Amino acid sequence: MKVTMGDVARKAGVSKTTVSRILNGNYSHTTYETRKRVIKAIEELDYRPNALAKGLKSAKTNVIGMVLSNLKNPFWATVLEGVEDACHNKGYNLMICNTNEEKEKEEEYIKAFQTKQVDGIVINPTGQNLPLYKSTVSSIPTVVINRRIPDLSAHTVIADNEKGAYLAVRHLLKNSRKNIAAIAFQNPYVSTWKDRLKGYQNALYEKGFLEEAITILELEQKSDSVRESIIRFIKNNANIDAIFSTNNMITLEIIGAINELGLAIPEDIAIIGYDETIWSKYLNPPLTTIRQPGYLMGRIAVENLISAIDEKRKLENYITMLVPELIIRESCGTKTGL
Amino acid sequence: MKVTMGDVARKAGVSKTTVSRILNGNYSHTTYETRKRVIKAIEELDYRPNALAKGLKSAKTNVIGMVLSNLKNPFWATVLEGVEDACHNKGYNLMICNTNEEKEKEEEYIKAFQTKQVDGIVINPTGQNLPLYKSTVSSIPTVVINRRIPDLSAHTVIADNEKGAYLAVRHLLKNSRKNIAAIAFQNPYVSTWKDRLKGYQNALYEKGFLEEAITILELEQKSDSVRESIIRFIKNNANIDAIFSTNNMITLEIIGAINELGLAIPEDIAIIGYDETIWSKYLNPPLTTIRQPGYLMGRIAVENLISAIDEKRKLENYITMLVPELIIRESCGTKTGL
DNA sequence: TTGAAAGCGCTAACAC
DNA sequence: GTGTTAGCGCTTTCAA
Repeated sequence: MKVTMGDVARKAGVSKTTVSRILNGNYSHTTYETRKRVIKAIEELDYRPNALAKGLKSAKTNVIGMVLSNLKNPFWATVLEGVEDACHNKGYNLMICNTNEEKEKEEEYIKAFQTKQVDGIVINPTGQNLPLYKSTVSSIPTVVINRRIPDLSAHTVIADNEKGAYLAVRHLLKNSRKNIAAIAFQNPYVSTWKDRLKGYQNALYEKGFLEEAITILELEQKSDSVRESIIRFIKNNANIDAIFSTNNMITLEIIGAINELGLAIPEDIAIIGYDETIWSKYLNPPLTTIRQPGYLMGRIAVENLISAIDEKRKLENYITMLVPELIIRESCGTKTGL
Repeated sequence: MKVTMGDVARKAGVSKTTVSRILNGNYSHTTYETRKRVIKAIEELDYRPNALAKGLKSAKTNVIGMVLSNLKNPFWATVLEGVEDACHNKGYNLMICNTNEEKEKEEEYIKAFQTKQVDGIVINPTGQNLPLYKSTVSSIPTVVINRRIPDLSAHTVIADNEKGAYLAVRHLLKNSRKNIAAIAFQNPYVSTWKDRLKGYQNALYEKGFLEEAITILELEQKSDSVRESIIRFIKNNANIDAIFSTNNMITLEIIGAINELGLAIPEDIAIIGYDETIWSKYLNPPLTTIRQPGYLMGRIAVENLISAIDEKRKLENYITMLVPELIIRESCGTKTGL
């Protein structure tokens, strides 16, 4: 039925050892002649090595596991592309899973990855499994991505959210906006939105605004009354002339809300989005955004991970901060703001 | 170092067999007392079974491999979600790869999946590896997704592209459009866009249009002059009053082109998009589209696949056609078209 | 330069 | 009910 290394060896008239050596490029101990014979046998039998057996014996699978939290957000498709490309370039395969921000699922998945003997893990953590993160990081090469986990020592690759938000709000200020609100999905376990709100505040304070100027709407991610909340928020803060959106899903709802209210962008309210997307420039008006280097984030995370694995060294405990970028279009008024 | 089944057995004072049985829910041959002892030992040692060893022995890995062709298109994120959910529900893990429509990559990936002993494969084929598809389908449970491959007998799950296009064009006709063009990414190996163009023609012929009415622009996917081609096309066919876009990436470019030309949607040119996306309803004007059930496509494909695997039966050779749906918004004129 | 043999961690006859 | 034992397909030490 299945052709194994033994079959190849028999056909080529050599031992399994020799086949194994040739398969693994261990040419130093092998004659050109036998090499040729073995390769011919492999081709004729269309032999495919069994990675399970190899992995079992060598304690190496060449697969990386990635735990994602939200496949719906196109940002993750970009990250995933970077991850996949990097895996491919390094000769690794990729296993993925989607926690959907659920603690139990995340736990289940991490354990499954360990069971499956993945060589390394890339994780966008829900933030809800600190003890498990700790034991994982210490037992298997792991890089944390996109979110900082307090009290966890781990190799981490994130974007500079504080900086990105600062860039965004400064742009709004340069465009003479005086009453800038911020809207975020609230999630107690996650650092990104908090960092972005911090950047928002930094920019305001720097320009001499006082605490009263801070106007923040925190939304429940799972709520289905996002639109209404935003509308109410805008009505209750009638002096708002700009909104800093911390998330690309929220941005769409904000635009919807502003349209529903019959207000004009940017004349009545300027809006700046977090996360550049493929559709940003086709919105009306074209959306000014902060671009995060998602592809790069995925690629760097995996490259660092695999280097460590291949070189059998531990991942250093530091944070790589990728820099976000302001993309100016028309949703904040003048194009010459910066 | 690593704790194995032997360690658990020793700690619980039983044999590996007993541990194995309990681990696999084979309770019939086991006493409540020993069961308790074993489970305690497992927990105390934080034992994780080695899936490689299990898989090697039992010739079953509980992993599904998915080969995608384009992570950039958000449609695939949706499909992937369905695939991932279904895998999780059935207790399988998921490996993914991205061919980027490249023949060589696809070949490499399929072979890697076989090497890794995946239990089944879900594939959106590039269409360029027919012999390999045939041998794959016959040697490992496989379901083809989204594209029909001529001359390949395989369990296939697709959306009814002809029907979707027909729905789209009929909607345009009901809205009194007389000169309807279609724009597609041309790809000789792929069925989807051809089926959609067929539906486009069907709708026109049905209403008595003649061959001269068929106005099609075929674009190169990899080209970076998409926008200019569209603009030229519209200029050269000045009487066009509606465009049927067969792809969500093209749709954005069409909108850009129309804006650049200073024309109005839908007054000058109506436009209908293929593939509903999260942003469709936020475009200006909100985009009328054909929605494909991507999540369902992924879920059904995996459910059928895993049922066959679990029940050890062959996948039947038939096509499941999912029905697309017209979503009426404002880019084709009146809301009451249908 | 090549091969024999042990063993990776698990499962499943078969025996008790 | 529980244990003994023989592999699954590969890698690798050691000997020839």
